[in-house]
Amino acid sequence: MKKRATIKDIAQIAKISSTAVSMALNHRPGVSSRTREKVLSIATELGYQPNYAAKSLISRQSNTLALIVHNIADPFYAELALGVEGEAARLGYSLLIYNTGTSPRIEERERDLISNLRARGVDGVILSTVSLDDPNIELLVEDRFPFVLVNRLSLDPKLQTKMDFVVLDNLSCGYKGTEHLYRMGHDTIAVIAGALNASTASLRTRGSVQAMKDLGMNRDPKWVVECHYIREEAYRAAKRILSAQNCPSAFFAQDDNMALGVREAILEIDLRIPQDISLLGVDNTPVTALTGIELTTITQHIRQMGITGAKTLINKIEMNNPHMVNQIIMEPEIVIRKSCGFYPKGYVR
Amino acid sequence: MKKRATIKDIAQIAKISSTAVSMALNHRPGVSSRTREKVLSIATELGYQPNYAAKSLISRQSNTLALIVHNIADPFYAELALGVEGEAARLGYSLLIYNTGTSPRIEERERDLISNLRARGVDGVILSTVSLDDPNIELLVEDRFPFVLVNRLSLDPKLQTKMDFVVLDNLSCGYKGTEHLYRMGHDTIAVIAGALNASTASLRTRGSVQAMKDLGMNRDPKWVVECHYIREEAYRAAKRILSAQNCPSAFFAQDDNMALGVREAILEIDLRIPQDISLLGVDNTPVTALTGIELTTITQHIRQMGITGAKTLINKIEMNNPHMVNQIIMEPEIVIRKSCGFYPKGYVR
DNA sequence: CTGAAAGCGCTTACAG
DNA sequence: CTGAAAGCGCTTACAG
Repeated sequence: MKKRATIKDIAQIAKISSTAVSMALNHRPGVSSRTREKVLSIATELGYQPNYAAKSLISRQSNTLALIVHNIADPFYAELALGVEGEAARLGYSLLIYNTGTSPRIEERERDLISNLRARGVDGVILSTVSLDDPNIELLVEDRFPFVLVNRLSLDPKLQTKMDFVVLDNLSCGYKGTEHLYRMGHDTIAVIAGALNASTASLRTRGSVQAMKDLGMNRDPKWVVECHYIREEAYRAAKRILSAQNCPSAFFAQDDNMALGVREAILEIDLRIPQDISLLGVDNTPVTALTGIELTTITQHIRQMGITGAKTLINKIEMNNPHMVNQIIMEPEIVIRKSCGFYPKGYVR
Repeated sequence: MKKRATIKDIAQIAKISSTAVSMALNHRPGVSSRTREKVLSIATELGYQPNYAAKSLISRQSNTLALIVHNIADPFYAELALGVEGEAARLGYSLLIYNTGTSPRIEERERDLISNLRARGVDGVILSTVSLDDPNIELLVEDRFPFVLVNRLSLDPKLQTKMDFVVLDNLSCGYKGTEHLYRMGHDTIAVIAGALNASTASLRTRGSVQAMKDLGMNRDPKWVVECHYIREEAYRAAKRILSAQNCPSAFFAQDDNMALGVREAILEIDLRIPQDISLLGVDNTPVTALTGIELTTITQHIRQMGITGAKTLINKIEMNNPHMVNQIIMEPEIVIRKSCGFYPKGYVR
């Protein structure tokens, strides 16, 4: 690779000190406009680019952020990453992506990734995969390493006031979804839950249960099954449920991906959606809008979550004020399509 | 943020020189096992992490790669990124993601991103969005900056022997797809082309035209329309085509995303797939497998392309042999589902 | 306005 | 085996 010009090269050509060159390049006052111009013209001629490592070494910052996701190929995380990257770029930061994958020891994997990215001198990290009692968070707050939780949060009581986060109101999400199904005429519904060690699934489930109680719906623990946000698991769970006695008339899947698994199970035994079985998802991923899918779902403004997360993190990094915490909770909205019945004029009850 | 221990701190505690500490930490020979152990134990006690910027400054490498995509939320690019990130991580590299977006001045945007990432001291870049005569590539080869083209390539003749790439055999993709449609009984087909300034679309189109010629199919320039890989454009083009006289009986969309746009147009006027109109896509994105979609499509092993791209790039970086070029061409395969008719026992003709 | 010196945290010849 | 010195490319007080 061609080797790059340094400040010294410029100094030599301009016959001045490298101090002067540095100051000119950084538009500091205290340089005559004559030398400044000379420096600048030599710099562009040489295609001078400051050495990033050297600058980082001095400034103690890298202007790079990291984002940890389960799987960047998952539409939810991809959309999140798009938001984060865009906002980061706008504010002068680059974005490193890390996938935890679906290893069983996810927390260890996460720990290794965090330690890797910290070793790399990243300025801050956005975590979207933490578990309810994630041990890695405590370390970050102890060390005052800038981070923000997006999507999932920790419920560790002693950390409550020390984490920045931007999440959906998942309790409300579970409640509203269940209520919607109730008003469409369903009295017993199956909840296809995500990973219950994630705040998203845990809270959505709690919201559902609360709504069932409030509305006097039938409740039976066997109709809520943990499927870890994995489509295949949701498919199998749905098959099982559909073949049971008195099976529920509606499924509330805690994300669209699992809803698609449930959908396959329903269609496979020639049941119709929504005439025979209703189906509700969460996320409003693009696929749900397709003709023939038309899944009713609960919106998260995923990209906006990414943007807000990035903004919050950068703010935290640059303010360097450890005593200020941003906790942002976004409101879920139902997008009514056809999978729960379609009554444009209102609800059934 | 808590400040981190340095080599000096360790030296002070161990009462030895920082040279010795450095050598011990790096497992260099020429250090007594006694001091080595002392150093190592102090290091772990202090949670010592070497300063990355300082190391980079000396080693002149950052162990980070960059990937430029149009939009990380597009399933194709997301899958590609997954492959790249995984392989990069396996080989000790981190991955920076850059989105060009869909700005009209894409080449300028790309140029800015490249210059940004080079300034950041990235070790190499994977480009997946280059145009046929992309001016940015020449700069990279001139400067011997490590890069590999994935998905799209340049057709600039004087660069042909100087670029590493991993791409689909797009000519064959266009040819095979068209041939498949012909054998399913179609004599005139519409080609919903991607951006014709991309090698993918250009070559697929050329392949299609060649097949039409070879097979004696009807040809009419008005049935090939450039839709820039944008679903909405494909939708509009399909609407227009479907309302024309003697409209083709099949659509060959050059990616699944556009195929989905065509699908909406077809279904909207109550035509059936494949009974009335056949539809063929490219990419085999997950959505195409869903019941009710079941799109016949041409597979790219996208993740594998990402993996191979990363491997090739890292190889190039570490071998530092500018005279060796890797050009990898992957074979397309048709995945037969239901959108072109479904004849498990063979073709119509 | 300009430059010599020190330093960021590390590594690498080079003496001892 | 161990350490003092120089240096990676830059910036930041500090003198002049």
